[in-house]
Amino acid sequence: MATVSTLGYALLCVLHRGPLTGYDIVRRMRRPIGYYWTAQQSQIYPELARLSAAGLTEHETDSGPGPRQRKTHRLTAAGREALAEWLVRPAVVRPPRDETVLRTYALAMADPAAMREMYLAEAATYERQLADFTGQHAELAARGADDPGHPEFGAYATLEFALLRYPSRIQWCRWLADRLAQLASRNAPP
Amino acid sequence: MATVSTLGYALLCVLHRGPLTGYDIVRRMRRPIGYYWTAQQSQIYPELARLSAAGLTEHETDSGPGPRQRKTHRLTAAGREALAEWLVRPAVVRPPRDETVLRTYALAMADPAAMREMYLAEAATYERQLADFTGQHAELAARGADDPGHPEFGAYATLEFALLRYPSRIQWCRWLADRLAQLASRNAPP
DNA sequence: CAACACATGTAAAGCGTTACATGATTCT
DNA sequence: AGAATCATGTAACGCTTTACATGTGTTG
Repeated sequence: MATVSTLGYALLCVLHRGPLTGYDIVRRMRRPIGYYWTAQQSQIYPELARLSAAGLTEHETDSGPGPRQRKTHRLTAAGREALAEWLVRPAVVRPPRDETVLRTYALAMADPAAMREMYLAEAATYERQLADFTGQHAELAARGADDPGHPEFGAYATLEFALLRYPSRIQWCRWLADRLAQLASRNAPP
Repeated sequence: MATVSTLGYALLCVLHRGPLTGYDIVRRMRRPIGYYWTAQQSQIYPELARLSAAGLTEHETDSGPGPRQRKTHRLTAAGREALAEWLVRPAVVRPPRDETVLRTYALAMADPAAMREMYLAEAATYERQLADFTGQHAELAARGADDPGHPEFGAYATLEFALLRYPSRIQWCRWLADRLAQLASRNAPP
């Protein structure tokens, strides 16, 4: 049996609520899944073919618009089983890659005032995203997705995570901006 | 002028406090830099050659142990300049990849009791790491690195970030474990 | 004398991004 | 008539991981 990549499991996750076309999946990989896993269209189509070959998904074809046939993909029983088994396996921890924190390590080499602006700009960006998350979270809660038995509880729980994570990131950016202001005023007193 | 990859800048960051051999850099890419950026040895040696070709680093060679000569790398003036310029550029936001949050999206397909164990195991792992970070953070603070003017303030600030981020992750894992316990008891009442 | 730390490199394969390619239907 | 949306794929390139390859000096 062919081993399934994490991307493959990501597609099984996207399909867990019901059948979708490849094009639908490309869009669903944005919100909220795109907040913690992304894939380009050019990765998705070949992976769907691999899942199908492994018997984890199947598809109906019908003649949609355009030069090729439209395919509607759905999980097979084997696909649901593989997904259920993967979900409870201990997660493989991947090395995190965070450019901003990397920069912070060498912050002593930067101009304090310019570096301060960088952190403030980032805080503003995260603030805007947080507002978006808050809205989505409230929408799901209004639909009853805050109940663990609700089919959308999973999506709700991922947003709950974002609502915990983003404020601490913003707080950290502002803390650093404060420290850098302190440093700048110390180096160039009035 | 050749463009420098993020890996290249990561190596410039590692070298910002002083000269190191490739082997030293491999080790420094673990703690604390490895918490937000990693690279394998097989990536590091070719990248050092590229940086050297671009004039951003230079090296002295001496005959160390083993079949090849040991090289001690250091930043050039151009390297320091390139690093300083990069540090204040707005960071390229990379798509985050978090397997655990991805799994959470499809949590409805999993066995609640087994899924609960997965979250508790993860919380325990993060708890252990947090204890390690707390120790390193305290050590740096004792050396005065909590002052923005201290040369190790950058390393201190990255640990400060971990100390904000990890508790919220642990809290979220425990919250999910609680919800899943609720669900399991509801589906199988006494 | 065996294991480990020091030290530098190459090769192959997989993963991910950007760009290319095609064409029908629907909306403005 | 032109733009946007629906729809599926391929090609080329770059980044990352895993594995291979070599050999000395130090410590138990």
